[in-house]
Amino acid sequence: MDTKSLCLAVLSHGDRSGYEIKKTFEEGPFSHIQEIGFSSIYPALARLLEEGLVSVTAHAQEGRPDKKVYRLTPKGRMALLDALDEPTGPDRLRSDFTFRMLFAHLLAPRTIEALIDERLAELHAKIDQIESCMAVDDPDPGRAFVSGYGLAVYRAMADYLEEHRYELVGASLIGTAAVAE
Amino acid sequence: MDTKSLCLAVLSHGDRSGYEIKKTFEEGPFSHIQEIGFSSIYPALARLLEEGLVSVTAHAQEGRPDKKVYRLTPKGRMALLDALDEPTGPDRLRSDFTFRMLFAHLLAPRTIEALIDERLAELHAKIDQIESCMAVDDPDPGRAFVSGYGLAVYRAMADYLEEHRYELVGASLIGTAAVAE
DNA sequence: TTTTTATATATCAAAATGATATATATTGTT
DNA sequence: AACAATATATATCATTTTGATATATAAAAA
Repeated sequence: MDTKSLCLAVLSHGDRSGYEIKKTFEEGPFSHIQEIGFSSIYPALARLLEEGLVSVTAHAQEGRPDKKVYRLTPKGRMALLDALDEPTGPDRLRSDFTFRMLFAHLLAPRTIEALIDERLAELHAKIDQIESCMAVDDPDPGRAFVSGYGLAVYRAMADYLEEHRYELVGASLIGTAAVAE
Repeated sequence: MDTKSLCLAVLSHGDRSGYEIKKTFEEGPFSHIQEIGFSSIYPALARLLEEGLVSVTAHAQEGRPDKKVYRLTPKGRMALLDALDEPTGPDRLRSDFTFRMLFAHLLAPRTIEALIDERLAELHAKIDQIESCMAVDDPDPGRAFVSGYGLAVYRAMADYLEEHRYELVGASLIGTAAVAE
């Protein structure tokens, strides 16, 4: 599941510019697959173009660079199908937050509190976003399934943090008290 | 939270070789931060050594390359503290599985079934691993918190898959039937 | 007996990331 | 009204990360 396949996937839902591909990855069910930045997208689109998997049309704009709208070619459609058939790798997480929680004993209780609040705000934002997008969007079974999956996961995370935050901060306070003695 | 910081973090729990660092990332609470491979670890250790954040001792072995055991230096300990103080980035997921579920309408029902079974097996393996490691390990509050967090997340994922899998496969079957007509 | 898994490090090409550059319209804030 | 911030739009570059591959043996499993 490289950036090229990810771009093909988004493009299968309709023609888009690189900028719009990024937006698609920030909203809706695509956000539960992976995040991608411009520095991944633009080189990927260039390679897709070279390989004939997408075509491009430039739309002139005032004050901005031309908007280059990409479209899947039949060959690109096949490539997406091929990508779907490849062996599925395991889910991979990368969590700055968990890293810090693991070293909670090295952080001030207030820092831990702030970190948890920050993460909770992130999670609630994601939950709200999915809820509003589930109400509006068409009921494609794949999308509904993935949105529901995301919702279940984010809720479980938020619930855990809300239920267990005081255990961690409490332990940290006890540790501080012991050191102070 | 680059590979260097991750290595410093593991090394703060005791001296280890590159090989052992990888094992630590496969077992226990470190596995909920991020996965890392040898091709990330070895270059990171080389750079840490250059920067004087770790020291190394070679242990001769028969039939294998020398085991190079790394140890945090005081400077390395400070670097870990600094890494902990840096701004916390958002959690990032990369899910081959979700990618495929989003395109369930392009997959055969049996393929979807197999994909879900596979993912469920992965999740149950992770759940079992955490449960056994929570029973054995020392009750460091950070570790306990992170293990509990991982457990909550993996259980939510497994529960969702078990509860909603038939909706997805069912929808896929209906789609197939409609095409067949 | 054979195959797989575990131990152990290393390199290389390819891909992904974060930072930065450029430029303007629109929206929000004081 | 002035100013700041956000949204639109693409691109490049150095650094970092990844996946594939090489090497070699002991131990465990089939």
